Amino acid sequence: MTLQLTIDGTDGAARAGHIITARGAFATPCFMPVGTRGSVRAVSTADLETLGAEVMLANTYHLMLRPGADVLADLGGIHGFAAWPGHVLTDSGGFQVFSLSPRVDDDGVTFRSTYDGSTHRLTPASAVAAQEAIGADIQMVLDVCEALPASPEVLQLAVDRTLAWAARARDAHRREGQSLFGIVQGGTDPHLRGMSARATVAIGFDGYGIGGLSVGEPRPDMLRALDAAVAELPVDRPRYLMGVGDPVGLVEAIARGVDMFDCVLPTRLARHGTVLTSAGRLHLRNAVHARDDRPLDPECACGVCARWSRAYLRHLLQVGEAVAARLVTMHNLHWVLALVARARQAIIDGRLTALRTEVSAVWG
RNA sequence: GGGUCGGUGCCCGAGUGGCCAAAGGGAGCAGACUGUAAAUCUGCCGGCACAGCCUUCGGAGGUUCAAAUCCUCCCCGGCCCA
Repeated sequence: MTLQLTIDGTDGAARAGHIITARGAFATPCFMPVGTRGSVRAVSTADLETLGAEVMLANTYHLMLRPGADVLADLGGIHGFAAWPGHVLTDSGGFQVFSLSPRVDDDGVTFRSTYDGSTHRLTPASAVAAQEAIGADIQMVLDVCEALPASPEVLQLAVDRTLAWAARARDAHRREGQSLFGIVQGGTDPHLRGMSARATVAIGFDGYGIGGLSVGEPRPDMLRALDAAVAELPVDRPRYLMGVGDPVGLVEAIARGVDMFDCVLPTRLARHGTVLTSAGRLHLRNAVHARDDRPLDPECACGVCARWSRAYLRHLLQVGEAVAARLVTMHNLHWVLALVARARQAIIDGRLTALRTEVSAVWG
């Protein structure tokens, strides 16, 4: 195993710890901002460092098309290329199975490039090879992620293919210093989730992703499926709930023993003018903020809140200034990272229940 | 002074007898967004006692069953000629 999980404290099923890789260590639970194409939209890797993010997500599908995995390999991998000293986790392209509806067969996926329409093939082995070339610290197995609701047959097929592909990815994985995570599928069916988790663990990975959730299902269904999956996962391996990043989802999943998260929500909301605050969502474009001299969130310690007013940031947003996206993105990322950091501390202090109550009161 | 083209809802702009409260875009207003085809998408956007009625297409008259659309005069703007 090229990756270790150390536990610093627990509170119920929740755990706070560190993940140690060949690159170094990062604290968990953690939120990983999504830098699909090698950068989190609207902010630089320097900004990300300022924010204290320890892991950046990147996307295999997008990077293999532009600029090409081989380009990254030649230029020092994603770390050298993006001048990013932190960790990088790459998604395999499995989410694009969900979002781009490509042709899927038993051996892999055939995509049309969203950039120029050309045809590209991704298999479990080629996804591993691409992620090795990209230089990810943590790779994800190519999986089949279906939109919910889906029929039992569709979900079963997704689980079966994901498992078969996981085994092939495991065999293809060679490089030292790069970890590989399997992915649990199974929709909202607890039995299927449990079965998928057991079989994935049987193959054996450095950590386990839980995918195919937060794709349209009600939260109780998601949490039930999550419970069923986590119950089958080894305690000494990281658990990564893929694609969840709303405050309630984060805290509830952390309470159930999840260690890692990624989500485009905070950054996308920021670009669209929705601000995360201690009082809930704030629609910065709304006219009521036009003369509001207060910071985005009076309780926030970020550099944006320390300096600029709602009125000013709203104005920049309304007239389409590019910095508006950057500043609001930085605030939202800071806010989510701070929430997860609070959860981590709450676990160590044994006060996670109070935090869950607080978050659900504002966001539930 | 003569000629000519034009003046449309907050702005730009289509429409040139009825299907026009008037296309489309912008702005404005509200909402959505969860391993990023998202600086995107959706809804509202003259007024009201709202399946109807009222006011509106530079102004005033007129033709017509019916006018933003046709006619007359006037006002204003662009261009050309003096």
